Amino acid sequence: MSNNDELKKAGLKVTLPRLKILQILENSKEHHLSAEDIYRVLLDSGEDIGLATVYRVLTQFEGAGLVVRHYFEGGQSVFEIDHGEHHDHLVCVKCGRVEEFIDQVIEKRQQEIAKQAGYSITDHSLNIYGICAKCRKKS
Amino acid sequence: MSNNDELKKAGLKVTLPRLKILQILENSKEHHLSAEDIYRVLLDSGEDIGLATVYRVLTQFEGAGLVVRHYFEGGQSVFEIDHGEHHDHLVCVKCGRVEEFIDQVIEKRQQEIAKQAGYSITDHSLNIYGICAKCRKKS
DNA sequence: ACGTCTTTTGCGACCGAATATAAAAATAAT
DNA sequence: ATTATTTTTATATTCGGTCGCAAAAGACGT
Repeated sequence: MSNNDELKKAGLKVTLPRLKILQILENSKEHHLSAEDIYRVLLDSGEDIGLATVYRVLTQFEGAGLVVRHYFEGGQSVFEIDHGEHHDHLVCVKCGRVEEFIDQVIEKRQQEIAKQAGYSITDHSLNIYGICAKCRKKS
Repeated sequence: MSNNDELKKAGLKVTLPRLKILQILENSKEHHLSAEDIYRVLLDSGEDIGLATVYRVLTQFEGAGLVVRHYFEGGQSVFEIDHGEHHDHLVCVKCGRVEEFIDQVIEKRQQEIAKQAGYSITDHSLNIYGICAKCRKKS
């Protein structure tokens, strides 16, 4: 499916900023980008798109389920394409590298814990912060 | 141990703002307070302490291990007295209520996952967001 | 208790992330 | 193509949090 159709299906009009941003999210080597990251890429590639637009579009994408937003420690939110499967994150506090993982044991325990406490889950986030192998070697 | 000694042990001079803030954190019914929450309590009880001081003190407390800081979704950080035992959180997205829990199975899995990925853990946070029983009944 | 020296405070200015607003531009419907 | 509607832009503003600095408070030797 083309990005064009992707947007239409999500009930969003096809506009240049939206296409560009979707494209960046899809093609970026790094899967987790902040709004400012995306903004910089746009500027670098000659597009003249405002930061406010980037934020607005990302929020729309989030609402439409195209994108997932993560609130990591220390400042900005980070966005990634929603491929459907939920996952958790390992974040390197030195270099900012992000790795994804999923663990069925943990997922199941979370369900049980919420149920037991009488909560109906809307969301959950597990982030492990640490120093990755590469960064540890350097220092 | 008195709050007075608590501060000294942490290597912090005993000053009125620090004592007051520690006291608020200890006596508050709600265990998780934002800097602004604390600031408001101070103002309400007639103390004339600046917001910047509250932030500074909380950051010092965090450094001294007296207090733990949590970055929940949607805005402000939240602080609570560090009783030594790490725990995770259940957060009600409707009323803001926070409950603590700890699950050894999950803790252990996290260690294993980080190890396997070559990370040395500095921190980790698991937050389950949902709607608590009370809020669900209301709506 | 006194003056001295160091630390801490309070205040306002400032910063980065994110949002609101109003005018201009692009898109869709006819 | 023309019009109506949505979207983008640019700018100002909010919000959480930090910084710099002069003034105040605490610690300490005498």
